[in-house]
Formats: sequence, C-alpha cells, structure tokens
Amino acid sequence: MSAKHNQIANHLIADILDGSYRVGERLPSERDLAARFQANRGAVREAMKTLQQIGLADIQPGGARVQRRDQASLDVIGHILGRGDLPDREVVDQILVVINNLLILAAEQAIKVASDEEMEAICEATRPLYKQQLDHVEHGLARINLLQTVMQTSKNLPLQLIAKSLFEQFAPNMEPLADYVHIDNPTYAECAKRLDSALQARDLVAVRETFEAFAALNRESLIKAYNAAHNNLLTESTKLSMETAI
Amino acid sequence: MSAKHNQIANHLIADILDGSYRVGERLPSERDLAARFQANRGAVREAMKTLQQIGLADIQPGGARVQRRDQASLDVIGHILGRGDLPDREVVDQILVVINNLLILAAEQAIKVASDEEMEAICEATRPLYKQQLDHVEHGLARINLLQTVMQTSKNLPLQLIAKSLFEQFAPNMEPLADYVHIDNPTYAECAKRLDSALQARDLVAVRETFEAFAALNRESLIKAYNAAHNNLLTESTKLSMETAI
DNA sequence: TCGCCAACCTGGTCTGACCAAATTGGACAG
DNA sequence: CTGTCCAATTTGGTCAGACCAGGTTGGCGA
Repeated sequence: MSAKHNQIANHLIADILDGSYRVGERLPSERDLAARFQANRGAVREAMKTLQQIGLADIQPGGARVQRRDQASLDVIGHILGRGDLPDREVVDQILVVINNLLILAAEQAIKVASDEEMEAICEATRPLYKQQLDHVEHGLARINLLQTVMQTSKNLPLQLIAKSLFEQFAPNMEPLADYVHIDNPTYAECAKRLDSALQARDLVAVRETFEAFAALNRESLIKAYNAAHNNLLTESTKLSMETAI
Repeated sequence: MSAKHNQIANHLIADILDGSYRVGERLPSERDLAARFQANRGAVREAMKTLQQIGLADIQPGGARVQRRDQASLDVIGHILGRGDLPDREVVDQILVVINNLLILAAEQAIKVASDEEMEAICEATRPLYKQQLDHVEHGLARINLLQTVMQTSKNLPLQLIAKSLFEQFAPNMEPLADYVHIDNPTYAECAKRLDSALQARDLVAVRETFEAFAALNRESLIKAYNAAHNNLLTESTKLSMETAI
C-alpha cells in the first residue's frame, strides 16, 4: 500500500521496460496520465520525476521522451531485474562480474590502507563461512557481511556507493531463486580459509585469486538454482495447462 | 535560470553537505521550506523528492531526516565534487581508481566477447592519441571516446551504467582544473601504441598493464594540475587580501 | 511548395484545501 | 515526581483548479 506516485511510477517504468513506449517516443502528457491513472497531476508529476531521475525519461517543457535504457541511471537495474518470474539471467551474470571486480578492488585498497585492527576485522568476517552447517540464509548473511566489511575498509567513497547501490538492487530481486539455492559448504569453507590467510598476509595476488574462486562458486550455485527453478516453473506451468485442459 | 525546484534542491543539498544539518536531524517541514524559499509547497516537494533519490534525505510521513552520505546514491558524488573552488582531491583520486578499474574490466570483457570488427573499432579509437600536437581539449575528447568505445563493446549493462554515471558527474566538475592541465603527448602516444597492439593481440595481461600505465599518466598530470591551480589560487587570494588591506 | 504565424498544448508554478499517520504535549494515575 | 496514555497539532500525501512562458502543430497565405 505504497504512495500513489510510486504506483504510477512503477507502472510507467514497467511499460517503458516492456517496450510499450518506444525509445524517443513522446510519453503522454501529465494531464493525460493523471486522467488515465485517476490521480492528480501533482502525483503524476512526482512519478515523472522518478522516471527522470532513473533516467528512463527525458522530461522537458514541451513533452517528455523515452530514453535508451543504456543511457539511464544505475537505478534501472533493479527494475530490469524485477520483470518476469525470474530475474534476467544475463544481467544477473553481468552484475556478478561487476560486483566481484569491485570487491577485489576494495580488497586491494583495504590491504593498502587498512590498519592491522581493520584487517583483523575483515578476517574475522570470513570466519563464519568456516562452519559447515549454515543454511543458505545464514550463509548469505555471512557473505554480505564480508562484502560490507571489505567495502567499509577500502575507504573509497565512490566504490562504496556503487557497491551499495548495485547490491541493494540485486539482492531483493534474487528472492525468487532463494528456495532453489544449494550451498556447497565444504568448498566455501576451504575458500574462506584461503581468503583468511591471504588477507592476513596482505598478499594481493592470493586475495585476488581467492575472490575469483569465491565468485566461481557463487556463479556455479546460481546456475544450478536457475536450472532448478526453470524446471520447476516448467512443471508448474505444465500442470496448470493440463488442469486448464481438463 | 533553471527550474525553481532545482534551485531549492541544490540549496538544500549544499546545506546538508556543508553540515548545516546533522545526520539524523529532522529537516524543516515542507511548509517551512516553502516559506523560506518563497516558493510553493509543490516546488519544495519536488526538491525534497530529488534529495530523497540522491539518498541524502529519508522522507517519511511525520518528517524528513538527513541520511549519512555513505548511505546515499552514487549521484551524490557530483554534488560532493561541486563544492568549493576545486573538487575534493581525495575523492577525485578515488574516482580515478574506480574508473580505471572499471575500464580494465570492460576491456577484459570486450576481449572475451567482441568480434574482430568491434575489436578493430576499439583499436581505431586509440589512434588519435598517437598524434603529438593535440591540445588538452582534443586529447581529452580522444580519451573519452576510447573509454566509451571500450564500455560499449563490453556488452555489460551494469558496467556501462556505472561508468556513465560516474563519468558524467566527474567530467563537468573537473572544469576548474582544465586550464592547469598539461598533456605529455609523447608518453601518451607511446602508451596508446602499446595499448593498440595489446588489444589486437587480445592479450589480457598486456591490456591491463597498459591501462594501468595510462591511469598513472592521468594521475600524474592531475597532480601537477592541482599543484598549479593551488599555487595560482593562493597567489590570487594573497593579491585579494592585500588589496582589501589597502 | 515553402515559410510564417497563431492557436494549442506542455511542463512549471501557484493557491488553498483535506486526509491519514506520526509527533508532541499535557493531563492523569501511580 | 515519574511514567503512561490520549488528544491536539504537525507532517507528508493527495486533490482541485488556475495561470504563465515556452515549445508544437497545423493551417493560412505567399
């Protein structure tokens, strides 16, 4: 039961992302939209402002036009992921690549600037991953905590902001896959231990390698989750169509 | 003579960034702000919406509160850089680190997925940097073109969006330094040639190394520009205070 | 057919009002 | 004097209707 201007904005964003309005095309006027959504023009204006700041609309006196999605702001990612039953597999993969890269960069920066205490704090954040009996929720929380700790310690503001923004759009949209994720605890644990010692040694190369291994694990379990989810959804839709047929 | 809600938003953003409102503190009500800025509440509301989407304000029924700047959106960077005579040196350095890292990542992705034609297009973008008689404006444009080409070819949407957002906030705020920048053309040319051949060979390691060298050059010329600008501003302010004294 | 101008439309702003939820202050009970 | 609870006030969210300046558009005349 969110604010009305948010509903309007989400509706318009979905329309644009689904291609109901072509790039460069003029969007309906604020007055038309107000009538269509049975809302006041002020609410529509706020929704349009959202579209503008997401970068999906270029709004000028004379009319608002649809912008190319690759000219948009980083904040579109969340809306792109939110479409459909499952988040777009390709985009998810691209995000993982970027996040992993940013994480490695942050770790490198952290190694350069962190005090021994801060370094120890990062290592401490790897410890929970040693445990073998974490369910995927606890494991996810531990990974997030590690990510945030490293980012914090990097002292690089733009890096922190990017990672935060990316992650906050990424995480909630992965919910539909959560039930299908299986965590390979032993492999993660081994990886975490290697990371721990690499960090303590402040060994740039080893840290990079370990994070790459980490990313590979994540990608692997995600692929499996996608396949499982895909099969499941297929089965359900088959059931559904069979029931409908009957 | 931009729109009034933009003036209000910029004023409030500057106030928050300057510390006029402490983190967690409640901002004045929309009605108060409307009175203070001699504007309508609607305009103030749009300004507040901007603050919210930049992530500097958490705005809820009951009141709006100031948020920590490291909890904000990536879009704060531009406003942070825009304060003072010169952009914050530390933040600029952090941005350079991030951009360079993203550029390398994009190049790696491009090498993996690009067709020979696309690869050739990137190499073509390095050619203008061979020339020895570019002024710093032309040289800057050539570098930007190279950056954009690599990003385009990476086919990684989040990566493109991040780089674009970061760069669009970065570039205009570097204007005050433009006059003090000196381009070491020969060194850049040599670097560009190495990059060209590394790209053609699709040599990941060499590409990374060359981009690192590129980044080192950029950082170097920026440090010099900062020093020159700093000296100049000092001289001017001395002149000013002397005149005032007289 | 081309160029120009007027009517129309659009976004930006303003006034003033109402609602629901949150905040706040005071009254009351312990 | 302290703590709790309730009501008045304040706040953000929405609505209605209006005006302006600057783009858009279509039709008119050359």
